[in-house]
Amino acid sequence: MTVRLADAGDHIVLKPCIHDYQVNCGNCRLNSICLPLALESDDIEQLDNIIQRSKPLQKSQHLYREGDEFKSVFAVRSGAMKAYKTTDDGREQVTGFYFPGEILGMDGISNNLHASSAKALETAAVCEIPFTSLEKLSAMMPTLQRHFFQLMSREITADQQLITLLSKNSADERVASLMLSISTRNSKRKLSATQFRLPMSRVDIGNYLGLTVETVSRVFSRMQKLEILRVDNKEIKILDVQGLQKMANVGD
Amino acid sequence: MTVRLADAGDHIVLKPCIHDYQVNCGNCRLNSICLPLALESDDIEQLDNIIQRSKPLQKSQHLYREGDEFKSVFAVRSGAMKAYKTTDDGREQVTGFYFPGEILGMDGISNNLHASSAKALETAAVCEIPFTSLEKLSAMMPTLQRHFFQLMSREITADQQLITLLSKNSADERVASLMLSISTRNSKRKLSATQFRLPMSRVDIGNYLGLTVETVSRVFSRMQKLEILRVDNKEIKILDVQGLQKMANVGD
DNA sequence: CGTTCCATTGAGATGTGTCAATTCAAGTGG
DNA sequence: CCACTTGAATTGACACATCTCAATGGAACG
Repeated sequence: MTVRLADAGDHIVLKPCIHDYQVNCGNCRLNSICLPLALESDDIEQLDNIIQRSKPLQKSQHLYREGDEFKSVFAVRSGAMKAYKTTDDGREQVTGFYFPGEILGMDGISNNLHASSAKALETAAVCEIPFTSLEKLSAMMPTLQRHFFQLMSREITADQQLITLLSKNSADERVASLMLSISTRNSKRKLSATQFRLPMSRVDIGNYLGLTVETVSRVFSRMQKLEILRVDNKEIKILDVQGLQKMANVGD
Repeated sequence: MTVRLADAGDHIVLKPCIHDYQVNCGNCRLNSICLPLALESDDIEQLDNIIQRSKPLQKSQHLYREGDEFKSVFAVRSGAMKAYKTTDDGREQVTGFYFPGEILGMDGISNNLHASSAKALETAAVCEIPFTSLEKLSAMMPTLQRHFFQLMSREITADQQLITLLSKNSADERVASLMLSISTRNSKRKLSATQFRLPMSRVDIGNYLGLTVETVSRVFSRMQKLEILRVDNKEIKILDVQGLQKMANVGD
């Protein structure tokens, strides 16, 4: 088991964070999203014991890379992450954006290798959940096992949603859907559903949605002209939720 | 627990099959794909006890429908299935094809409702694996728990592969990739990697790949003209594997 | 205050969708 | 056995949404 050294200054070793003494799953304000378990406080403590927190990642630092040995899944604590795969001809495909409370890295379980890379879109803190510990704990705690099955299943349905979006929907519909998705996820975290700052670039949005930057930009312009939303660079304000839903053309 | 009645002759009740007395996981020739477990024979027996087999589904019969209560996942024993979602405006999106040895239905775990529908593409037999039993058994058998996590993770990576395909690749590349995928999966089942019969229609292929029927048809014609494969309706013969890989433009 | 990166906007090119006609295969009933 | 029907697949002509290429504008940062 070798220790991985910093790789071109851009792949970090997670070190324990010595500041956040009080942070634990019991008092984390995200635990209703991350691990909405009807856990006995005793159980929470056990879960808490296996979770490792570390100092934050800087923007564009990698949490893991495609092909890395899979050891843990991660929960976003603050900031935002993107997951992406690199195709054989060197292009990227963004497979997901992850906001506080959301879990990433589950695609690595099948081969014990990470199937995608994960990168911080802005300064971000994560909780590392070592998978072997999680497995052992799951075998002992039925609710945790169930919960983790559900998390993975949710990742599957989210991917299928994206598949449908890419396969069937126009550029307008895709961008509108993403805005609605971010809005919904924001409100789950008790943040504004109508006003937020996009942590990702237009390139990332286009890449995720199977569009070019130019098209994304044009869609935003169109939406602005229709007074559906106000765009100021990464700052988004939804002016007409119904109009946005209509544009997305999905009941989601 | 109500018994579901046949629904317009097209939704069946799975009844125990009284013919295949000898069929069990231990002697199933697919068990290297379906459940490649280093299980003690005792363990296999336990698993076998929870699995229910039933009489085959006829072509176009549903195994489950989007919104149905989720109770089980299913392993294809023979034939082929497709999974699909219906969008809000009534269109279909095929999310996957499933061949013998492959597992479907895992997207229902997150909400206890099936997130997609599953339909037989041809006469097909399945093994039903009740999920609560599977959960209990998993908690007792670490290898089974691990295996099921891996199965779900594999479903995630497969979906991500499709996302990339839809987002980045041309019609030629998409169809070529699908042909290669089927070829690979066939050879895992010790069937011919170069000659097979497609169980799905052109419509299904197009739908799955985000293309119209006409485009799929044109791609097949093009491939035939380039002598990459020979197409006779649903009968496919791959003449030039390398050419096909080159056309797919993926190292998969 | 330049440099660099990111975002916007325009004009033209192109791959795939749309519409329509034709062929082919499979099944049905006289 | 032959019409007849029905659904699937193929092929062609044209339209259009999005991509590509190129220029410009604006924000962030040293």
